[in-house]
Parts: sequence; structure tokens; C-alpha cells
Amino acid sequence: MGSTAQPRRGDTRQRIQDVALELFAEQGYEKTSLREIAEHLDVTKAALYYHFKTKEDIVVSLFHDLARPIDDLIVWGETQPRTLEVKKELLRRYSDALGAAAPLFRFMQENQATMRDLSVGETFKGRMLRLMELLNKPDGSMSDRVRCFTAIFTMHAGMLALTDVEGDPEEKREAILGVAIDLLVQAHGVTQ
Amino acid sequence: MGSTAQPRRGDTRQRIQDVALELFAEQGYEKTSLREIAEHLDVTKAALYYHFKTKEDIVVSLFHDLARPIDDLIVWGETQPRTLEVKKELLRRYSDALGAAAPLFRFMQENQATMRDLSVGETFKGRMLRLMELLNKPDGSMSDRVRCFTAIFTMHAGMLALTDVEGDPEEKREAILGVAIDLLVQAHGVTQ
Amino acid sequence: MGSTAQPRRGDTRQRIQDVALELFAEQGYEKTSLREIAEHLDVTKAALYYHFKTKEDIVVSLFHDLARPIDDLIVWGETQPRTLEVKKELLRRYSDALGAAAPLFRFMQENQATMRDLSVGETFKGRMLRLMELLNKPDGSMSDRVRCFTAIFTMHAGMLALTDVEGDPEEKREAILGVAIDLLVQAHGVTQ
Amino acid sequence: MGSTAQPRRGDTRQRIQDVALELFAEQGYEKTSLREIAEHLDVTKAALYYHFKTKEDIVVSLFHDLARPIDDLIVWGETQPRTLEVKKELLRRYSDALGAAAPLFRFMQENQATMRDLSVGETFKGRMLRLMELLNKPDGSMSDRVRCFTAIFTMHAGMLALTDVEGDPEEKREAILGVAIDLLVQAHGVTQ
DNA sequence: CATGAATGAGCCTTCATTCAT
DNA sequence: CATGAATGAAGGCTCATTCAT
Repeated sequence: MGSTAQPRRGDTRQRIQDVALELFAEQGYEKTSLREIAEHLDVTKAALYYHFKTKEDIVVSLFHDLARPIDDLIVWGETQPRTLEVKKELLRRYSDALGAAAPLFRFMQENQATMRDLSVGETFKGRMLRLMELLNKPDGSMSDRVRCFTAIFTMHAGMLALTDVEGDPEEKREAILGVAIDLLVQAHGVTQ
Repeated sequence: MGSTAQPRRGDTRQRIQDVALELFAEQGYEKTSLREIAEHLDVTKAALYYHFKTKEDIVVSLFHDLARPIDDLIVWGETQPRTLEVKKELLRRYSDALGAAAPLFRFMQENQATMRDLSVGETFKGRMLRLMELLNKPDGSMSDRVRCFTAIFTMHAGMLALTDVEGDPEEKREAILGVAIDLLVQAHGVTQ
Repeated sequence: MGSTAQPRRGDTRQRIQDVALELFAEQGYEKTSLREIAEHLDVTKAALYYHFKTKEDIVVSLFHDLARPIDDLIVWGETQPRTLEVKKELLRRYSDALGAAAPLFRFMQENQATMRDLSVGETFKGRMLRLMELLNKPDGSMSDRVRCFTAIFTMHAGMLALTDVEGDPEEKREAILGVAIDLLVQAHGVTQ
Repeated sequence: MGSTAQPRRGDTRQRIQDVALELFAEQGYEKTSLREIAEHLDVTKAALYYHFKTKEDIVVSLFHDLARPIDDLIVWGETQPRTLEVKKELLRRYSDALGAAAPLFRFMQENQATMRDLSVGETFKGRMLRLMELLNKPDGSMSDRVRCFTAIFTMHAGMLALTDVEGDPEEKREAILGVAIDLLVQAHGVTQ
């Protein structure tokens, strides 16, 4: 029923975002031209400009739509007491958020140089710093502080490596979360 | 000793590499044009082509000249027994190597998408995998394997974060190395 | 009298003309996009196409509606004897007409290159030539003929300069008209 | 000898200016694309960019190279006493300058809207005002002031009309200059 | 060693216009 | 009356690269 590539109306904006994110992550932001995106969608370049004001605007919209959970997470974190239990919960939730926003994160990871002058990049970096601040143990030793931020970077690196290393994805994610929590505990722990 | 005293006439090639690496790391490979590099050096674009066949060739040369220590490290590692002590030494040496090749690493970190089709990128990725293999505990639990590769990523992330976080650089580097070794030990250790 | 009282519903067409003329005069025809006009009116581009078949059509309609008095003036002139008195009256009436159609004239003045291939432009240029012919003293010396057409150009230039030069607008207009008539008289006069 | 469209080297910049000025004047600045200019010269668009940084830059260079005499004229005028004789000489020299820079002036005349945001446009307008100031009779009546600036505009309009009106060009130019001087004299005159 | 001049491909963006709803 | 969605053409500009000198 209507299977000859109907011009599915109404969801174009969404489809642009999907394709763009995929290509940006796969080939890099600069190397992905709007022509390429348009061809993947079988529309003209001009059509993209009906939905987004600029190329950068596509990225902005992606953050707008996909980075929300992480924002929420940080906001939540900032209302909580700075106990170890809360921090562990933060990591757990962050792991979930990362899973959901995986493609966006891959995009960021692979386009760090680009992110820097993408405006939304700086915004996001700020958020990351706040998140780290939440996990940090301000009066801890340098080693402890390193452990805290490593807890987060472990998870980021995990995202990347998930693809390259053998093993069941879900199992890997849990292992990664486990290690991250472990680092956090060590940073805060007295016993052990 | 270390005084091979290259003929001083014509250090242009070297200068091109320096400027290129700096700009590539700072602004990204794609966003840095040969014109820009040439202007920084006060020569013409055509001059660059006297020294390097293509833009990519500049990157290749950078790896050639700067990634050597890491290559050597891996070669060394592969001739050693897979003991914990050797692995610890690997991390130590890797930390040194990272310090020396910091700009190159920053460049890679920030241009991951680009790296993928830069030929030399794949080459390098292969080396990383071999390095990880060297550190790995093949029969270990998933968590232990995660700890092993996290040991390395911690150091990479450290590079990045060194700038953003307060504290004495050298002290930070040692703390990072310490945490990395710790992770390695935990992955292998029973009594820890 | 003059109260044909157009149905008030739907003055959009009029508003389009107003905004278009203003923007065309201010920024130039080519540099004013339909998008811009539409935005000023808070309607969509497509709406413009309901009222006007093309961008050029807007200009045509502007001439249709605003250049009429000048047309009438020329028609009137061509039925009159070629006396000096009539010519003076022509200038007077032209001065009035210019005042009324000022924005249109500014638009023409500032978009002369564009006018040339705007069809309506040629039409209008023809009218100007007829007007000049009416003022001309065919058997006069070259100087006299120059004076005749200068009489007109003085008034055009006046429009332009009115804004840049200090002084009461109405007073300036009268002075300009005075000089123009003077030129005309000199061209025709012996005893002057 | 060498008649098969040799790639005449060295004069490209000049040729670009020539063609550009001609096309800009003939069709308007906005409607003349760089592609068109390049095609007229049988080079690529990119070649234009080797010689000029932007499209606007071509215009700037044209003013730089062609408007110089007028600049000099004004500078000269500002060192002279404000006598009627000097003012007449100013007009005479201005007439010559206009003749030499005719295409440039035609370009300006036909692209006034464009001139406004072409940076060099404002610069030039400033010069015009200084020139008018030189000719002006500050304490004169409004009519006299109008005569002064009309003297100049007459000459500008003359340029334009030279093409449309029959008659020997040189004769026309002299007639125009005559009328302009006449206006000036009348503005300053005692008798009459 | 290095430059001056040029190219071809491609990029992001804008525009006037169309048409089904 | 008017909009939402899209198109095709074109525009200005930049880039990596080449080559004769």
C-alpha cells in the first residue's frame, strides 16, 4: 500500500536529524556535506534549509532534542546532597543517559575539534564540568580527584570501545558502570 | 650524543610540521587550510608542496616522526613476558611517551573522525589495539578487561583534562599514572 | 469625491506594495528578497504570490498605481501649445508629481541598472524622453538644450539631495523649482 | 604571431577590472555574477579570487585606481582660496575628471542602492560632499545654494544623457560645462 | 627552494517560484 | 486567502592541487 517511496510528509525534519547525526558521527561534521545528507533523504539541499537555518543549526537541534536527559540529570544532581550514594546513582543514571544518547556522544567524541566553535559545544562542555563537580571529592587527594573524573571518562571511552571489543553489549555496559562506580568508591572510601 | 647536527640550512620542513601540528590540533584538520599554514610561516602554499606531496602527507610525516617512541614501546612490550611488572612498566613508559608526543595525541583526540580515513589513522589504531592486548588479562572477567583498557583511556583523557583542571601538571600526570597502574593491578590482583 | 471606499477587508495587496516600495528604495531591488518583504508583513512568501504573479509584477503594479499622475501630466502637455508659459506650468506640475511619487522616484534613482530590464523601466524612460521633448527648444543652441534637460534633472537630483542638505524641505523644493524654471527661461529667453 | 588566444600573462588583474567595470555598469553590480566575468575573460571563477579577495574588493580596486584624479582635485581645491575663479576652475577640472572616469561614474549612477553598503560608497559620498562644500556659497540664498549643487549634478546627469541625446559628444560636454559654470556664476553673481 | 598564477571541484547558502491543501 | 513544503538554479567563496619559471 503506497510502497513506491511516497514523499512521507511531516516527518522530514526528523529524518534530516537522523541522517545528519548518523553521517556526522560516521564521517565527521566537516566532511559531511549538506548535499550528501540531502541525497540520502532524496530531497534537495534547499529542502534542508526549509527546516534548518544553517548546517550548524542541525547540530544545535540535535543537542536540543537529545541532550535533554543529561541536562535533567545534572539539574537533579544539583538538588541532591553530595553523598556517595547519590553519586553512585548519578553514575547509574548517566550510564542510562549515555546509552540513550549514544549516537550524539559518538558524534561529539569524534568531532571534538569541531565542537569547540560550534557554540553548543561550549555549552555542553560547561555541563560536563558541572557533572564532574558533582562527582568530585573536593578535599580529596589529587589521586582521588583523578579517580572521580576517570569514572566519567571511563564511561565515555566505553561507548567508543563497545564496538571494537568483543562481548555482549549489555554485559559490557554493566561492567563499565561497575568499574566507574568502583573508582568513585575508591576515591571516597576509607575502608578498602 | 644526540647531536647529529642536521644541516641548519632549510629547516622549513620542520617548521611546517610544527605549525601544521599546532593548527591541526587547535582548529581541526579539515578546518586548517594549507593557506593558513603557509601564512603562519610566511611562505606560499606552493612552498608546502615542495616539502610534502599532499596535505595528508604532512600528517603522515608527523606520525612518522613523533609516534616512533610508541611504536618502539610496543615492539619492546611484545618481546617481554606478560607479567604484571612488565605491564606496569609499559604504563610508565607510555605515560612518558604521551608526555613527549602530547600535541600529536591532542591532534588525534580532537580529530577522530578525520583519523579514520587518513590511512595512518588505521595504522595507529592497530597499534593501540596491540598495546591494549599487551595489557589485557585475556582470561579475566569482563570487569577486569574493562579495567585494563580503562587504564589506557584514563591516560588519554588525562591529557585532555590536564588543561581544564587546576593543579600542577607534573603532579597531575603522576596521579593519573598512579590511578592507571592501580586499575591494572586491580585487574590482575587478588590480594590487590 | 475620491471616496471610492475600497472594501476594507483585505488590504494586503496595498500593504505589500507599501513595504516593497520602501524596501526596494532603501536596499535596492535585487537585494530585497520576497522573504524579507513577507517577514515585514508577517505573512508567508506564498501569500505574496496570491497577490502578485512575480516579483517584477510588484514593481509593475507600483508604476501602474503611482506613476499615473506623471502619465497624465505628459498627456496634458502634449495637448497644449508649446509656449514658455505652458512649459513653466509643466515644471510646476512635475514638481508636485515628484513630491507625491517621491518614494517611487527614489526607487528608480537608486535602481537604474535594474530598471533597464524591468520592461516597465523602458516604458518609463520613454515617457521621460517625451517630457523632455515637451520642454525642449528644438531649434535652440546646444547650451539651451542642455538647460532644458538640466531643468528636469535638477529636480530629480533635488529629491535625492533633499535629505542630505540642511534646510526646510518645502523651502528647498520651491528653490529647486525656481532654479529649474530659471534654466528653462534662460533657454528660451532673449531679453530674459 | 601567437594569435591563438595566448594566455596573456601579467595583465589579468587589469583585464578583470576592465570587464568587471563594464559589466557592473551595464547590467548592475548584483546582476553581474563572478561566473559571468570569468567567462568573459576565459578564466575560472577561482582565478578572480587569486587577484581579488572578494567581489566587493574588485569595486574597491576600481575606485582606488580610477577615482584618484577626483581625490586629487578635491585636495587641490581645499588648498585654494574660495574665489569664483577657483570654483570655475574646479568645475572645468571636474569635467575633465568625469570624462576620464566616465565608466566608473556610470557604474555609480546606475548602482546607487548598491553603493550604499559598499563601504567605498560612503567614502566617495563624503568626497562629493566636500566638493560641493567647495563650490557652495555658504551665505547665499537657498536658491543660490541649489544652483551650486545643481552645477555638479548637471554634469553627472550629463554623463548619463550624453548617450541618449543626439549631438557631438565633445560639443555636448562643453555645453554642459558651460551651463554648470553659468549656474555657478549666477549663484555668485552681483549684476543680474 | 620557492613563487605566481591558475584550476576544478565542491561547499554553504539564498532566491524566486510552484503547488497541494 | 493563505500556508507548508519543496525545488532548481545560481551565487560567492574556499580548498587542495598543479606547473612553468
